[in-house]
Amino acid sequence: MTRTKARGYHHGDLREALVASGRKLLEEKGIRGFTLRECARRAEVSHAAPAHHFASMDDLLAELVRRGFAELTAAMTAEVQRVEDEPAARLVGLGVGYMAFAAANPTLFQLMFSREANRIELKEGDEGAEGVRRLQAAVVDEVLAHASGELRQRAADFAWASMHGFITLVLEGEIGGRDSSRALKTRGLAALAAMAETVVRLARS
Amino acid sequence: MTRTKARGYHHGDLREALVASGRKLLEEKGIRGFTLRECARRAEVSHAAPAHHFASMDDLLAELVRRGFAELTAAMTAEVQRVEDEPAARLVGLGVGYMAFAAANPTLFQLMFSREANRIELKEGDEGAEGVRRLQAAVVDEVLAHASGELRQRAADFAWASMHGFITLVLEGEIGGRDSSRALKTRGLAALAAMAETVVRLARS
DNA sequence: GTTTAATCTTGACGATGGAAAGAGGCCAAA
DNA sequence: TTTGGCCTCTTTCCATCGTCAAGATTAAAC
Repeated sequence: MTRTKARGYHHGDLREALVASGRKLLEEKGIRGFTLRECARRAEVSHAAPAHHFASMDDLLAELVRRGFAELTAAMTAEVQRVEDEPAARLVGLGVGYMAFAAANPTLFQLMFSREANRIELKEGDEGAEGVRRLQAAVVDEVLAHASGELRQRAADFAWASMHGFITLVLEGEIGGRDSSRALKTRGLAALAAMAETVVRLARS
Repeated sequence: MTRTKARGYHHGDLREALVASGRKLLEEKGIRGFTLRECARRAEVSHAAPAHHFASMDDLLAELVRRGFAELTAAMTAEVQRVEDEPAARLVGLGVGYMAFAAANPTLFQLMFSREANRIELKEGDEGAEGVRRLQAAVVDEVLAHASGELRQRAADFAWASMHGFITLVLEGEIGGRDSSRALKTRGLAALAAMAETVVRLARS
């Protein structure tokens, strides 16, 4: 951000610049419109320069996905920590953080959850969505502390599935049409409330 | 399928051949590995031949998506009609048909629900997921016949979201890991049961 | 049977991802 | 401070891609 021009032969921090321009490009042009050469162009560097920082285009995409998961986990954590109320409300907060990230980074979010269809393989040691899963399981367990492992798994499955499905359908315009704005928030909160109630109900069965 | 070789200058039914090879290719190579030239190659036709049947590669992809939605609707309808039981069971059946199609056509399914991220625009008059929505709303209304419009919408949102989210996470390996086979069916049915129960409970509130 | 229109092929263009080889500059060891 | 090595970046090249234009071939219409 600070450096503007008058750089020498070396860029200085090309790796970060590529990540930044790549992320913007992804949202601008979509998954299939993403181009390594355009990333290089925006970083004001020759088209072959990225090769010294990323083995391939898919390698850069994998890095974007990796950082996306880290951010998503952070967003959920922040939102949960703001809620000191009962566990059910914390479950809703979890979903709010999840949906807020997805709404702010729609294309990246879709890429993060269509790695199979896009043949994007994470690097060894990359946790992927594991952080999300752990955080979610922890909050679900606040409600189902003394339940069986199977029940807790079912509740976690269900909680993740319903919030993931809702925001996905919203991003596609299947829920709420084109205006994914205010009218949507009420429907989203209603869906999260129904999800939380269901988890609570599972705890009582 | 019937014609094997010895075709003349004209193919006979290139449009259908491209749809067929395209669909296979999509599952084989993934969304970003999809190539118009490879489709043509598999149909044993020159690389420029598809242009006479599809204006562009995206046009062919849009056609695959269109047919996917038609098939998905048909699969759901067939599964629902097999269930004559109570509405809640029919709701589960709906989800079974949905998930069965997605499991059998994972890449196409992901493409159908990431059109925004992949910049795939349907043609004018193409209903997209409208058939799915209508069918789903009808079955949900069997449970919520005498409820308010807003409540029925919330229930429909929630039902679709939870079954869509579950199968999506399964296809990505986030639920059930690599073996999306038997152990998964029990978890999938559990999720669908929880969804149906929630809808029924909404009817009583 | 002739004309017309649709279908398919060939060839070309610009853009892409990637590989190879060389130029430029940083930095540590002398 | 000089020098040698290594990392970074550029240039050039290649195969492949989607798309376009022009011509060849055949089916269909008249």
